Amino acid sequence: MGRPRTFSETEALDAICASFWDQGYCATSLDDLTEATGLGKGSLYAAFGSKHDMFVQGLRLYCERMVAMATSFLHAPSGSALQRLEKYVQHLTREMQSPRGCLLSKAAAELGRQDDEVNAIISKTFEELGDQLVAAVRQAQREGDVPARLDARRSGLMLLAVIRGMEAMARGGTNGRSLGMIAQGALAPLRADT
Amino acid sequence: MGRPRTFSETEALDAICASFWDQGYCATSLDDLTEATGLGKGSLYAAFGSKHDMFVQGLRLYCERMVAMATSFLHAPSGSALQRLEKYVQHLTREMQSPRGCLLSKAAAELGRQDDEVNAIISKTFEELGDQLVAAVRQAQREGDVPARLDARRSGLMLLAVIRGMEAMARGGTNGRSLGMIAQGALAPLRADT
DNA sequence: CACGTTATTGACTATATGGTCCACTATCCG
DNA sequence: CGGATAGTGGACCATATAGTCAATAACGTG
Repeated sequence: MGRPRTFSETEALDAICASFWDQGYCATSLDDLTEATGLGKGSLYAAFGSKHDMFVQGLRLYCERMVAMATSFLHAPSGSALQRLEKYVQHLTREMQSPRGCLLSKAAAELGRQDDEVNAIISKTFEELGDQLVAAVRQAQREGDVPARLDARRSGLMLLAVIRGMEAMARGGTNGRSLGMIAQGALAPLRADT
Repeated sequence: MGRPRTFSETEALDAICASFWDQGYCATSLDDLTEATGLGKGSLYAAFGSKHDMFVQGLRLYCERMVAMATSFLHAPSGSALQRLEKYVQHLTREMQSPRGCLLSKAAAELGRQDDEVNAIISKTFEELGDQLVAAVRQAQREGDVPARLDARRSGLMLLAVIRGMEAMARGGTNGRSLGMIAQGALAPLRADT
């Protein structure tokens, strides 16, 4: 009943997400968002609520995709768990060198600790990513590729920290070679001896 | 000649830096800065230039202190190089759990890649911190506490990545225990076997 | 003391901002 | 077809913003 939407909500959210991703929360104005989506302010507000709501929904979408990407790599049908882990880290290393960086990190830096809603999303995403990495390490241990004496939780969380740290360094201008070296340094203890 | 300053430039810059640190660049208004410093807009502009200039100068101050802190830990007169490294990591782990987080990370997230001036500061700081860590690992190798087969550069850069990653995770709500675990995971390969 | 010089202050400006509102429009259903 | 319902877009609003400026105040010097 009534007039139907003339736009796809997900497409609009994509555009919103991209704007925040490029410029950050505060630096993105409503006019930027109307331009990016091609919608009027009224439509935006009717569909998504306030600017803050738009950000939260965009961030949520982004984080869901991020976690889904981790799953798709770490649960891929081919290769050993260790190989999948390596592929995943390689992929992230490549991706984080794009000028956009990672919206999750940017959101955490700009609004973390100050905004409960944003904080909840970030915290949940970190947890999910961490869990997946820990599970991958554990699986690789079962497959005998990673020494059993390593604490899987410790190794998995450390991998997450290295990945997030590489992202931060990439945004600071650290070159691809150094990033690759760091990735190797993080994976080396897993492959090592025995 | 002429009327002298009624305020200390460094003190004012400290207050400016603290404001940006708490709220980020964009979210800090000039009124926030006048309130934080107790100065009028005219005085601020006369002393520091534009809002952007104030940020750059505040960030520069912050980064210099950050590097100086690294030096003071890593070149402390007592203990072995490895012990100093451990103390330094411990200290950072504690510090990053404060609600403020780290201005360097925040600046990198909010303005990195978009702002040449800011980028230069960030990039230089990362480089200096990395160099210090690499040198510390190397020294620990010379002292026989870290296996010589490890690539010092790789290990040092990885330490930097872990530290930056822990900071990002701390801002996302990761608890102190997990952070400690990560720190241990990063240091373990250094202490290890032989 | 008086002058030149510099610092300080806050009123002022032009603009940009997030958000609201409403006239208008397109669709569905009876 | 016609009314009820929901979507659209842009004019509009109050406010906040970065930045300017001129009047005033405090110093050193001759």
